[in-house]
Formats: sequence, structure tokens, C-alpha cells
Amino acid sequence: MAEGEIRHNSPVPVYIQLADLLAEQINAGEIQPDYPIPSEAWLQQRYGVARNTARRAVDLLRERGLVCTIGGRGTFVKGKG
Amino acid sequence: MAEGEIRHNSPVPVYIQLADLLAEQINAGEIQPDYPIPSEAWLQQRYGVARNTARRAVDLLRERGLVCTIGGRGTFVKGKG
DNA sequence: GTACATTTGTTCGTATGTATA
DNA sequence: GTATACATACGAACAAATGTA
Repeated sequence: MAEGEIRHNSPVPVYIQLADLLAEQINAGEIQPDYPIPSEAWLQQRYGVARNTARRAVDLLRERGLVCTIGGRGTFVKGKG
Repeated sequence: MAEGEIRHNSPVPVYIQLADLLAEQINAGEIQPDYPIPSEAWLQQRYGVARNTARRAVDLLRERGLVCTIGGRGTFVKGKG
């Protein structure tokens, strides 16, 4: 259970930990292309972070080209095409 | 407690003010058991708050066991039983 | 059966304030 | 002063359930 958790007392910012964690799940194929990643509210609850922090993590995923976000809908794993 | 209005510049969060205000109305019998409390849209207009804020207030009432919500129908004051 | 309006449910977008390191 | 992080709050859009005409 220690895996896949956020350490609030880490020198690594929480939003970066969370982004890395989600990126791993995507790269491991745990979330398929064109499928949504968990919502901001869900991440907030699951990982015990503020919504802003969850958003920043997703921002990073988007900057890395792993996902794309549609307002009011969700954030989806990018396909190869 | 004043006037059944919301103070946006209060240190008390708006959603808590609104929840308390509605709870008072319920406890005062202004809304009878099994009858609906005002809809989210109505609260939004009446008190000049965002819908999400109105929803958070109703969430509190539900957590306090004062009401129960039925999707697509409304939120109803709980009876004694 | 269909169309519409109402109400709650969900999700992202943006901004502000507070606190801390 | 900057970056991180939490909480609050308003806005917008879409979806689902319900009830009615």
C-alpha cells in the first residue's frame, strides 16, 4: 500500500508525485487510450490533496502529452494517433 | 443570526451559513417533514450564491441527517421516524 | 412514444484568500 | 519574494433521472 501513495512530507512537491503516479498508471496500460483518468474530485479524495493540487498534476500530464482535457467532460488518455 | 441573509465577507464560509440557515428553517418547522426544501437553482437566486455552493450547503444538511435527496426529484425534510 | 421542463449529478475552468517553507 | 498547498467560491457545460403535456 505504500506504493501509489502521496508523501506530504517529501521534498518532491505533491503535484509532481501525483503526476508521476498517474503517468505510471497510464504507461502501464492501467488506463486505456481514449478512456478518462479519474476526475479531479476523485483524485482529491483518493490521495488526500487539494483540488488545485490535483489540477496541477493533470496539467503536467497534459504538458507531457499524455492526456487531453475537455472542459466539463473529463481528461482522457491520448491514443497513439 | 440575522435576517436570513448570507454575508459574503464573513469569516464563516457561505456554504456553512446557508446550511445553518436552512437547518433553522427546518427545525422551526417552516418546512414540514416529507416536503421538499428549495431547489438548488432557487437557493442560488434567492441567496446570490453559486450552485455548487448551494449544493455544498445541502450536502451538509444531508450529513447532519436533516434531509434526504432524490436525484431528479429534490431534497426532502426527513420525518421523525 | 415523444418532447419538454425541472432537478439533481458530475466535471472542468477560473479566481481569491490563507498559510507555510 | 517565490513556490507549494489547502480551502473557498463563482462560472459553465454536459449528463441522468424524473415528471408532465
